[in-house]
Parts: sequence; structure tokens; C-alpha cells
Amino acid sequence: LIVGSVLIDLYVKCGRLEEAFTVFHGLTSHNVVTWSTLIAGYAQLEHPEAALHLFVQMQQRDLQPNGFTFVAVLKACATIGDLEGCRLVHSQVVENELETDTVVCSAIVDMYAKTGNLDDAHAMFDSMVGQDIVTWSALISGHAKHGQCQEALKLFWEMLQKGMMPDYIALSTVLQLCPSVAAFEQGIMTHMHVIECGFASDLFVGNALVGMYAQCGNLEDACTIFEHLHRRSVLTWCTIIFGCAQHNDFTRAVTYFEDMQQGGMKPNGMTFLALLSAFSYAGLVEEGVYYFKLMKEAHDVVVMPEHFNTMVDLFGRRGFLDVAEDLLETLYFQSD
RNA sequence: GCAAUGGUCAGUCUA
Repeated sequence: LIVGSVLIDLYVKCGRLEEAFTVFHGLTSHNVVTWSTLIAGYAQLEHPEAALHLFVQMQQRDLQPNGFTFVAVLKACATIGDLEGCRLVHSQVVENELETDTVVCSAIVDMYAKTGNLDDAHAMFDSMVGQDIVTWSALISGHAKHGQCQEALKLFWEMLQKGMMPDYIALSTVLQLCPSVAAFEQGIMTHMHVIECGFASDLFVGNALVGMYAQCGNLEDACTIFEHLHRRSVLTWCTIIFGCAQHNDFTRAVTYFEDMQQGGMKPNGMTFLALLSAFSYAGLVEEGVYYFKLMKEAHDVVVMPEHFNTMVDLFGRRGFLDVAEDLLETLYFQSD
């Protein structure tokens, strides 16, 4: 049984649901762990209906679901997004007397928050006793995701006031939502917490800081932060190049683009999109075309529709409406 | 003492 559940988990983690299911089927007996692992796999790998189906089957065999099972099922409900289903599973959690389990309750908060049922998320949050940083983050990012950024910020300060230490996820979530409500002051205050809590060298936090300064502060600050980061991922580079584009500084965008490759980092489709948008803002047709070709020919990047959008935008901006139209027509025929 | 569980990262538009 133990070997079986480890195997199922292993296949799930490699994204091989069929193999996982085969192993599950081949087992002579099942317990709550093997069921939960399989359900979690389907929930994680975007097959929420199948996960729910398995959950029903499990109950038909008179097996008691536990906290692990419910977390997986709650995640599936969050993906499906049907409020009735969410409430039903929630009530089953209560029936199984799991409403004191912080992990399960956080998953419930997250489920309601993700599906935009913010009132239910709040109610659940308030009814719990042991809220931890994950519970808070789930509530905060749910608000941010559904356009309630002010409320999300309020929750964040409330959390700090209650003495909860933010972690790198909470900090980067909050930093990312600052620009959307032009909350530069709050962004700077959050930056201070980042330093205080020792997360300044975290990769996710670093990306969020660069993005925050680029979008609601000025490009200089963003560049300074960027230069001081210890670690940079493709996303970090992408963020700073987009920042340059937004501030209409294509020279810098190109410089970063080249620096990135000098440092052994490979640009991906998003990086090229950032670069192309810099040319689009600046109206530089030749450069745009040059890099567009470079992307296809030298970097083997799969061209995304967004690349074409940016190119159409660029041609249109400079009055090459005929070229823009040709491009659109070509795309129209290709899409058939 | 030994198996499975919760919250974040990149552009544009989102009326």
C-alpha cells in the first residue's frame, strides 16, 4: 500500500495521470491515502471533474475522507468555480468535524476567494481560530484577483497589526497589487518590510519589487533595485525590459536584452514581447522587424499571437496601415 | 518513527 501510494504520487508529480491511475487500479486494496493521492493528482493536473468523480466513488465504498482528501477536493471545486459545489463540500468538511484543521480551512478560504465569493471567504476566515500566514495570503490574493485591491491592502496592514509576520509569498503578492491602485506609498512601506524581514534577496520578491517600482515609481528606481539583486531569472529580466518599454526607453531595453544574453540567460517569447513592445511604444519599425525576425530565426522562439499584435500595433502607429492590414489578413488565413 | 494536503511571479485589452 505504501509503495503504491508513493508510486501514484510519483507519477502525479511527473504529470502522468494515466500511469498513476494504472498503478491505483492494479493495487489489491486501497485506503484513504491511495484515494487521496489520486484525487489530488486529478485536482492538481486540471481534471477537477474527474477528481470529484473519484471522491464520490471513494465515499460509495464507505471510506472516510480525511483532511488530505478534502484539500484536494476543495482545490477541484475552486477550479470548477461552482458555488453550490463549493458549499456542498464545505458542509461535508463540517460533517466530518474537520473545521478545526487549519490547512483544510485555509483551503476553504482559498476556494471561496479564488472563485470570487469574497463574502464567504471572509466568513470562513472569521470563523476560524488558527489563521496563519497562508490563510491571510489566500484571502488577500483572492481580493487582489477579483479587483478588490484596496481591500487587499487593508487586509495586509491589518495582518501586520495583528503581529503576523509576512513571508515571501505575502510580500510579493502585495507588491504586485500596489501598481494597480497606484499605491506607491504602500509599495515603499512594503519594501521596508521586505528588508526588515530579510526577503530582499528572494527571487519572487525581487521580481515584484522591480515591477512595483517600474510601474508606479520611476524607471531609475526599478533599475537600481534590479542592479542590486543577487539572483535574476528570465522573469526578472522580462520585468525590467517591460518597465523600460513602458517608460519609452528602448535604448535601455535593448541594453538589458543584450546584458541578459551576456549573462548566459536565454530570452524566451515573453522577453521578445517585452522588447518588441519597447519598439512599438517608440515607433521604431526597422528595429521591431529586425528583432521579430531574429526571434524566429536565431532564437527558435515559438511566435505567439501577442507578438503579432505588437507588430500590428507598431505598423499601425507609424501609419503603415497597409502593412498592418496585410499582417492581419495573413493571420486570418493562418488561423483557419 | 515510515506514504498523500493549503496561499504568489512577466505584456496588451478587459467595455
